[in-house]
Amino acid sequence: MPVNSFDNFPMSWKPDKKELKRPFYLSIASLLEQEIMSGLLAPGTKLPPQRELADFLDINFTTITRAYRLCMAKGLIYAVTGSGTFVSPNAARSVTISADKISSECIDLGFVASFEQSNDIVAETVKKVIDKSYLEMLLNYNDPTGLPHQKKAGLNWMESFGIRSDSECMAIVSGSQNALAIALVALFEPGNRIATDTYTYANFIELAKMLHIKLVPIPGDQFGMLPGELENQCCQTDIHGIFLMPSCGNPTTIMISDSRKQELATVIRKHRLILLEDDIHAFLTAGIEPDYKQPMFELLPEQTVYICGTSKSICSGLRVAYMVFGEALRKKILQAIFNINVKTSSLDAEIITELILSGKAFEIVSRKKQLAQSANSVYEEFFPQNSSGHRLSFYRWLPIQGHCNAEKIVADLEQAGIRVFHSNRFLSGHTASDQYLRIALSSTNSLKELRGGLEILKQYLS
Amino acid sequence: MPVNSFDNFPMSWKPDKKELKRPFYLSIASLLEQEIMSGLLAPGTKLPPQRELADFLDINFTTITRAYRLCMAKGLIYAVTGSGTFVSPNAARSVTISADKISSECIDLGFVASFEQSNDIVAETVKKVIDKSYLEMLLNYNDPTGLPHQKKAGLNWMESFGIRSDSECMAIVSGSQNALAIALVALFEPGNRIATDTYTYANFIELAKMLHIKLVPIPGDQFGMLPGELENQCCQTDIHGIFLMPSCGNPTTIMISDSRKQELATVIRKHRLILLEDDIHAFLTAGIEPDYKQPMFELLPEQTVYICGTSKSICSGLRVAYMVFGEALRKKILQAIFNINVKTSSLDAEIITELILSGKAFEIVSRKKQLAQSANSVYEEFFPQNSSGHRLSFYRWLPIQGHCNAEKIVADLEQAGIRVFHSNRFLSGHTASDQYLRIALSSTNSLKELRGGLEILKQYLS
DNA sequence: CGATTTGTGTGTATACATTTG
DNA sequence: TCAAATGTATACACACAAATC
Repeated sequence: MPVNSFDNFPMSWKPDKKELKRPFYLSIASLLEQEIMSGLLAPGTKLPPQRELADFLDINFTTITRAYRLCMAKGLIYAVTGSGTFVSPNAARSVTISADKISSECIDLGFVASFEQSNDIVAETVKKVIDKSYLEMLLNYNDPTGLPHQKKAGLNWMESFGIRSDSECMAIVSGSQNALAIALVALFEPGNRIATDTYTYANFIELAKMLHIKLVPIPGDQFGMLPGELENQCCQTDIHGIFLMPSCGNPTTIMISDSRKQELATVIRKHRLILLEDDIHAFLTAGIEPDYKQPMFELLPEQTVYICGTSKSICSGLRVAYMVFGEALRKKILQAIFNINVKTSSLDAEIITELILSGKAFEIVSRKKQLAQSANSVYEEFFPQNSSGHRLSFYRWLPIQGHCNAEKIVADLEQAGIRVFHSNRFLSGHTASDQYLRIALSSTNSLKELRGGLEILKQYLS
Repeated sequence: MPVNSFDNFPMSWKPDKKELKRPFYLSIASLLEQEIMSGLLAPGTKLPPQRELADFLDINFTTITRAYRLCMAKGLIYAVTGSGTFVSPNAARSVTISADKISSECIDLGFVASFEQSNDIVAETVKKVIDKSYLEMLLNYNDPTGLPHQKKAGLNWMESFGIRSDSECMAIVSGSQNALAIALVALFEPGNRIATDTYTYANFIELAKMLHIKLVPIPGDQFGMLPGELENQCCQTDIHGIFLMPSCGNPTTIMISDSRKQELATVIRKHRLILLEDDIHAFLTAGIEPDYKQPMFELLPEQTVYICGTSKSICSGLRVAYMVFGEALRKKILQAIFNINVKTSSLDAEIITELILSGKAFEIVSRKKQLAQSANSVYEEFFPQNSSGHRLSFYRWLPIQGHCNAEKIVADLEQAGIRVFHSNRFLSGHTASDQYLRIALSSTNSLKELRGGLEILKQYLS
């Protein structure tokens, strides 16, 4: 993080006193916004302390607090008590990851797709579904949270991951991301705080930012988030929720150990946090990893929203995820589902249902696991030292050293023909000591292409 | 609206001084919340003025302002400068309308479905789509805003309503409601204000409430919202956007006249409002109503989000809507789409596309129009006096008199065997002088059932 | 129509918490 | 370990705006 070298020198930003109109705080905020958006104030720049700027402008310092707060709400700046106020690293740009606009020239090791090679099985099943006698029943407004047999199939599917619930406390929604959006809108207010891993799912970061929900990064180790650190933060500030991907963290590939789950659950219970458990990788972990016992939902059923998307495990194009939640959260979540989606396509849900009931879903999962295994083996040919982390993950987390500028690394690699994402993109806070790259293994059309991409990467890093 | 009769008497709410802990404003807010949620303070009750309560508690009155503001943000109370602060009519309950949980004993004249009788045509087309050679292309993460040919078909569809745009400035999303959620999250901040008709789409009211966006009701006449009133409100407070359904307002069935559109556009342009144009009823109006010229998007292409859902016109179960927007809004909207949906099911979009390209969509529309015409004729047999309003609307707006209690009317009618919605449910503000019922004509399985429902209604009202 | 009531917006004073050195 | 630097939270004073009578 670039630190302003004029620390005790003339202030890094001196707004023109003449430009200052009443109300002061609005005027100051918009001057600052212009300055940042135009690039005159670079990311990482330390802004003048509130009292200093106030002295300079000859107003009360809490008026500056207010101006800064406005810019903070827009994500332009961030503040650390004791240290100062800084321009955000991502002030001008956004870090959302989507499959849109990938230059076809590039090998994509950035966006994590889902080994789409198994979609022929899905295509077959689609044909079966449309031959059903009740096809027309799938085309109306009814059953906004899913048809009863679809919900039952979903519960059935999740039972193999250790989930026990009933149709009343679950809903079918349009994908994991959609489920997260629903949960955030339903259960949190602007200004609320949610604890996350230091490195977390980039789209969750963006979603929270859009909804003005603050993320509080909590340090972790190889077994996941540290309960002590979570406890500390909960005591220090008012934290309302926590976001975890216990089966395989994105981007770190960390699986939370069972004993760690227990410890975290204790803290979460004590502070009555709402747990958002994104278990999109359950299919790679439950029944496979020896230490796996159960999802955290089973430890905290009353205060958890369990989200089980089928995009990675079954089919990415059919937008289906299951949400399971405690009775106490039910009303608000259903409300939010009606307000954001009205309903999820019954046709998509029916295809997923048929895949599950016919056993084809397991076939797909097993094929994807094989593909993942092969891809991971290839990866390990190139980067053998990186032994920790999930063995079947669709992506890997590669520590890099010596290269200081994140933007440059990514741009260089794109020039060289591969797309990857730098760890900065996954930072929920502002501290970045180490550097990593997230390497997607599931988006190339063949192992050969993957090999080609990794070759380029290895060459660049050496 | 019930007015507290103790106006100049002991205050309607006297919090216990001993219960007051620091921080005062939080303590006061939570006491008030408990009181309201437990029903001890009834909806409509006037709360003590800020100064009076402050005197009583012996603290500064702006601390009361803050406590009240917190409850206001939660929708528990509302305030009118000069008049006082009141408990919200809907403090405890929500007004979202969905197809969930309709007692099968009841004839549904509440939820507006879409004459689902035409879904056999859709079912046929589904079969055609799955025989396509490129079915597998519909099952992956690609093209999150729609495949190029799907977007082209959408533009083609909207051209008949008068929309001219290009693929870059449009996106396929998961239904109109989803489009509204995306637009609100993308383009507005918590605390922003949006102008709406006095009576407006109930789910939009809820959505705005959930996102802490304030609605400002603007009076209208038979030709739509009054430009002068809009102008007034814009000058008085800081308004950021406006929500309109020009082709056929929900619930009022008002079609905004072309000259009114021009006048409103002038005000909207002057104050740089973002226009959210929900044109779900375009298919009932464009090319049919003699006065119809064009959507408002064409008058204000740079500052409008045009939303064209296919749920009412083509098929309700396939969750597809088109969003068209100005270049300036593009980046933020795409961002929000990725964050809320990732993508919309390409399969659903493909079916809608095929329906449009094959001409079946027009067939469906024409069938739905016939059904709407028949249903409206039946309605007019029962309620002939109600001549104004859209001739083909899927619902009607029935003025009622003499019956004072909204909850009772609705409960009575449910008892009698029909579900309807009272105008209070559609109030964007708090003023309710007249009373209406919205009567859905499109949700019964037959005209006979509709007739049965209207019979019950007429009997009750006479 | 002008005084009064009542809510809103803006700037300020003060106590406090966290980080850094 | 403590003091200085720095941001945060809370309460207050005052000018203003809108509605009411």
